[in-house]
Amino acid sequence: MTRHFFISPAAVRSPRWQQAFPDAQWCCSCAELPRVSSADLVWLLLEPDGDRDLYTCVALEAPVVALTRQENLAEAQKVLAAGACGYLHYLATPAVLEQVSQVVRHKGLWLGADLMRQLVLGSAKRLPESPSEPRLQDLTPRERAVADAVAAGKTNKEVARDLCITERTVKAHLSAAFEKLGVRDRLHLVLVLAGQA
Amino acid sequence: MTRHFFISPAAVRSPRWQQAFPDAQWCCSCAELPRVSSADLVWLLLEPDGDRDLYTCVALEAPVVALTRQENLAEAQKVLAAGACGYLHYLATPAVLEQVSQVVRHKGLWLGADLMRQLVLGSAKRLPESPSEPRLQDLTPRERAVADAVAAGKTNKEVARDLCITERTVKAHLSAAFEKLGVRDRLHLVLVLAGQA
DNA sequence: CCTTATATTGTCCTTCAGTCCAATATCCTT
DNA sequence: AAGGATATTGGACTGAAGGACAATATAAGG
Repeated sequence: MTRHFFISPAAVRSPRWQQAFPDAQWCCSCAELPRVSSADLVWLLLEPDGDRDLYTCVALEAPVVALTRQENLAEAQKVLAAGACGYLHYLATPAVLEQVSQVVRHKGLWLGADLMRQLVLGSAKRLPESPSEPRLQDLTPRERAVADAVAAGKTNKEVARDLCITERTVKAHLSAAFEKLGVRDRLHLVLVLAGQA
Repeated sequence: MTRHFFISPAAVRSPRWQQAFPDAQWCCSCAELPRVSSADLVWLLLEPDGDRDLYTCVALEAPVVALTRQENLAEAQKVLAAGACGYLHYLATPAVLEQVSQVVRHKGLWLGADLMRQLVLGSAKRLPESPSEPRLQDLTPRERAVADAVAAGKTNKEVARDLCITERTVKAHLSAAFEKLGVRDRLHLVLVLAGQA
């Protein structure tokens, strides 16, 4: 039986993870992981400064799937080169998570569909070495989660389903995010987030 | 200027390689390679017992694209994990080779479309050549102009002012663009356009 | 000359997005 | 305990977005 381990700050745990794998275990760092085998599966939320965790995880026997806040080609390249077996958005649906699990357990590689599209269309987004975005750190975990989902093209209703909250709450977080990021609507928010990656 | 180096036995040199890159250089082993930089590109034909060459090549500064005689998921996983930037059939068309070159030189990762499909579906099942491949080329000039403006974060009213047409006309072009690109709203259109850039 | 594609604009309608006015509960820090 | 930040939700409201019907004009091509 495959055991699932999720490594992430408690604030960003998607309810979908538990929906997909009710028996999954959580921890805030890969240092807290018990002894894992190749039959297990480690899900690692990628952090801006989480390279240490990434390389520690891929050194374990268990396959590692990287979860990102925003799918990005360069990041995908990094995690795959590091030895991860999967790379997808951290707000993926339980169905997708389950599918990723199947693929990885069968020695497959998984990339998010959007990233696939970028690859097959031969478009590699250039990375202008953006220095730092101070404003993005001002967002609370929930605001950031909503913003990430919106940046993935979700409607407020869909985001509400994803995060298991009402559409009204989504609007509240979004309005706060707009204010903090200094953007006027969701489209400009997408442009800002796209510039980050 | 990017230099292209092909590593393969002389017997299997595809004429397509030379068609794509007339100035490319050939050698039978990566040991014969001159000093390469990150601006160069190394094309390595995978051999049944050529793992040594693979790992030697990826240790160089230049990006490496693996050419296979038969596309295979496990092999793709191996070469990507080894650090290669691309994996495709060695009889790919010159156009594809050129495209791969572009992608890799822009820090991209390349996998063959069929392999992509396998990864997405998590099985070896093959799709019947998706009939409608949304392309920006299908857009008329005006539709493209409206789409570009929208991708810049403009509202319909602003786009109308920019293009000196009524807001109603903007909507007409946008609806047509949505249909052609297979997207449901302006936000997904932005994501598509951002992927093209 | 006629067909087709493109460009343009119209009205009506429904749904979505975003803001304004709130309120309640939890967690953490002082 | 008190205060502050965060998370959550409600109702009402305005404006934008997008589709469902249209129609007209013009240029290119057979």
